[in-house]
Amino acid sequence: MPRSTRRRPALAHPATEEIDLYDVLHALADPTRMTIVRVLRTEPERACGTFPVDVAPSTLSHHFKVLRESGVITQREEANRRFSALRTVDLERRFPGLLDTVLAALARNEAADTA
Amino acid sequence: MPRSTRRRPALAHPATEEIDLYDVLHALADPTRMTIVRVLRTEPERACGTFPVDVAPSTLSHHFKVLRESGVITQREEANRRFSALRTVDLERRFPGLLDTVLAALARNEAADTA
DNA sequence: ACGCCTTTTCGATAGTTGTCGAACATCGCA
DNA sequence: TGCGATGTTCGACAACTATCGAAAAGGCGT
Repeated sequence: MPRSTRRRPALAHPATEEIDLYDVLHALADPTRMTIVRVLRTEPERACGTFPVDVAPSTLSHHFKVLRESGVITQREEANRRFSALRTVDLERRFPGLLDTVLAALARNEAADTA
Repeated sequence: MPRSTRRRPALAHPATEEIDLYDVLHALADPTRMTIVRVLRTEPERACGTFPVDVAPSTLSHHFKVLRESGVITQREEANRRFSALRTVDLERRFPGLLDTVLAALARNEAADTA
């Protein structure tokens, strides 16, 4: 019998209808977390430690928790890795167009920074 | 000679190109400020003290400052009143669709709260 | 069984934020 | 000139946040 499969406490994820706008806006109002979201936009999922952010592992863990509890990402455990994925479908159903618009705005924001 | 007209220090407003996405998201990630924005969406401008928010005057002043310095609203002085207006045109030019999308999301958010 | 890798949790800390009350500034008006 | 109305500024304060390092938990490979 495989001893893995559901041992650690289940990860908390809000249901789609429970995703709160203020939580989402707050989650996105941070450069480190926004970087995570931007990367996740281009890939279906990715392990936590592989993101191009320059913070301590414990800090990164904190940001993933904020993103997960706000409903922006899902996290799935596999072995000793934790994979994250954007909840694009859920977010689109809950707040249509929000993610796309914010990411487009992010591109504008960064274009201006380097101009 | 009218003794009014530009006596107090000019109010700080970021230029359109200087509006920062993180500042905007942070400004919108607060229910009191979001209420102000929602009301301002339906009227060209409005005096500070006339908003349906239940906080102390000093707190309200603080929120207006956050909204103004983030580039979400403009403030104009007239006599001893201060009128606020949404920077809809500037915001649309800087981050197309952002304000509309967030306000639509707000409607969804509140609809769910009361459901 | 042991060590390594990945990630979380804990404790601490410095900085930010929302809130208030009191005091101050400005203007219009009597 | 003084009063009242409108807002702001100034402390102060409690709550929250981003950050870190150290320690621990869980899984894999040798």
